[in-house]
Amino acid sequence: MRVSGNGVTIYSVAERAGVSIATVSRVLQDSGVVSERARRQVLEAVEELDYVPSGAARSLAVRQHDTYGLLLPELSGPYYSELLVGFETRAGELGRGVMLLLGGARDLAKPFSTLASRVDAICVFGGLAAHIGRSTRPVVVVAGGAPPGVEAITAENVDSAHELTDHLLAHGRTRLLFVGDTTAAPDVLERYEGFTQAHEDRGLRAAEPVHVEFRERDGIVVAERLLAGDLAADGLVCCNDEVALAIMARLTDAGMDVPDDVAVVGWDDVMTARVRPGLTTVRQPVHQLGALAADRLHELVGGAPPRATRHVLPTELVIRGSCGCEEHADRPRRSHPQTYLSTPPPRK
Amino acid sequence: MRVSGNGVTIYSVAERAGVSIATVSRVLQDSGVVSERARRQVLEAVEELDYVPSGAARSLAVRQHDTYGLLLPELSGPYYSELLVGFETRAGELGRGVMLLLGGARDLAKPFSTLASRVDAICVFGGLAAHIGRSTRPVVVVAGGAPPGVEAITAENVDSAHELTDHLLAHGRTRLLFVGDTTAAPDVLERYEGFTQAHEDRGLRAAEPVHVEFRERDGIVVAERLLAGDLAADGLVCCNDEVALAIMARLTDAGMDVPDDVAVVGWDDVMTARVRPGLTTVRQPVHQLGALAADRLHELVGGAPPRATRHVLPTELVIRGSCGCEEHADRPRRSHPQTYLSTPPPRK
DNA sequence: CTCGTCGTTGAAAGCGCTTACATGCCTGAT
DNA sequence: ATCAGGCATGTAAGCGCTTTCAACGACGAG
Repeated sequence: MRVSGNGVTIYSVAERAGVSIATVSRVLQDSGVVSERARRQVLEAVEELDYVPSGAARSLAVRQHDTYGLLLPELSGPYYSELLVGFETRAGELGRGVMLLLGGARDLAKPFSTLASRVDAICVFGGLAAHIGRSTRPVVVVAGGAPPGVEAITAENVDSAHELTDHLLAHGRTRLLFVGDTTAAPDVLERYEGFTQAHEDRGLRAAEPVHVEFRERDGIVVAERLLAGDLAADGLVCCNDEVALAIMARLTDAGMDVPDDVAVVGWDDVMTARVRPGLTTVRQPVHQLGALAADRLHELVGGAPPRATRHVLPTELVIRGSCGCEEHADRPRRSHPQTYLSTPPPRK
Repeated sequence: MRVSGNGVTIYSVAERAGVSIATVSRVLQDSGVVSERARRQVLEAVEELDYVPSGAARSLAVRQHDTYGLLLPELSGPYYSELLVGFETRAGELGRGVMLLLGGARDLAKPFSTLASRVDAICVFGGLAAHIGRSTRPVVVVAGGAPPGVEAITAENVDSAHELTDHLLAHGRTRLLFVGDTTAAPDVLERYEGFTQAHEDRGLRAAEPVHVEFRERDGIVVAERLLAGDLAADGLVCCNDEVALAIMARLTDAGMDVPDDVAVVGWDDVMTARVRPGLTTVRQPVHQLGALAADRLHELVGGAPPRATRHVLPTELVIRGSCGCEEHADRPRRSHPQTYLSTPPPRK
């Protein structure tokens, strides 16, 4: 079964152009000197023969794939997409391709090592860091902790969580719940730490985290439990905006008021869709996280030593109305508090 | 600059294991017969040396990359992500990797041919079909039309658009506007066709399309124009849910009622976030679209001839409340009896 | 007229793997 | 004891490219 390619190789091109394969390679890679005449003939032959070089052969010869791998757990919601876009964009600028591997439910062992054999370096999402193994390739872990010797990039978590939690406590909320699976990702655990610390600093005791996944439906479930009285709280610190938004929507639907009955805050600020009240959240530089990861991989492949300390990107607390703060006047609340997907009106 | 890999090759492994490279290859590929003893020794050597095979060398030898390419314009919103996930998942099941290329603003010519040199086949998103060129690799175009000889997969558009439009017309809406850039993607053009036909079938004349892009902010702009009186309509057929939702939100924010003042319907049904009123939309099998694309690529690479006719996947009209229909009662609207935190509902 | 230079080109040696094909060994049948 | 046959393994020929190094022709200087 002869498959990829049309059988046209650098040899066919060379023959057709009446030059050697070395010359063909030179014009194609734009390396070395080539006479104008030879160049034109080669280009012509390439055109006529529909020549598509074999990336594999080139990679083998230069011993480099010019491709970086990216391992993500999934792609639901804007967070991962944003990360991926940041990564792909920067990789593209560096002239590198990207191979994507999605965690899903499947066993990652084989897919991961296959990936490793096809790329020069790999960016692994925090929660999946366990899959790294003794990867021979340079690796950077993004949004999470890494084993010693492996570089890690992450957004600040503990302090932001502390600040966010304290903000809620300062609002007089006393029964705060942390919504997110602390075992799923190191990031979430760190946020819970900040959550706990903020409580302790005020001589309070933080409740155990409510373990849920990142997606919207998981938020719904929490809302239902709240409504059912299974859970009680006057403030919810959610692991991401999707969950926060879902909870808010469900709660509001059921007639509860956010933030009057319960404050809800999230994380990421990647939901371009805004709601009323605006969601107070921690803005993370997600795109930048991905771009930086690609950058670091590039340097590691270039021979740079891995950084010993985690690269922590700053985050920003974005106060809107869902925490109980007075929302900015140019975002009027409706008389019938109801949740909509929307964007703040234009500031004029 | 020696980069990827740790210098361990199949030769090192063979030497360490005391066998020939052929045997090493056999156990690694699990092909041919190998004695239990040899297998164990090879595996051991692999482990000890941290051997990572060179994908490039393998690809060159077998003359196949075992990788498919995917060219998408961007990754905003759930549509592309869903497509990507469908594609990646199926490719993974087929034991193939995926290389992703995002259109972005950059010039695709070089990135595309680089991609072509690294994969066995490419899936191209409809709007980007122009980039195909005379690609030597098998190609399938997804969500759009393809040049002759190139296979295409798409969701049904014309009929669904007809049905959706007619539904609005049947509601007595007479001043319908089609919101979407008909020049951006073949899919959108087809939907506008259905829109036009539905009008003609009732002896009406369809308005010119309102050209906007797919994203939320583009929807906002349309809403603003509507509010400013720059545009007038009692029904909006939007090219996707994001735009529809954004319009709805902005309009509602400004005090207009959907659907009473203006009906708004969308496309895709990929917004998991629900709003009130529920968005009437056309559900597309996006995940399946991606999966099918991967499947087809696989067959094409396997030597199957490209299908001459477009593969059209059925869609489904999902009626909710935004078109003016009475909404289904499976989720209580705000005016319904409400549940409070302090009062657990009777069930259970 | 000879020689050194420069600009251009080609020959050839890998890169690390797969895979016929050949080889050698052991077994059971003769 | 001999030999066919099967199993396990090794040998070696590529796969299509990059890149070093040598060679070549033309040309100006000595």
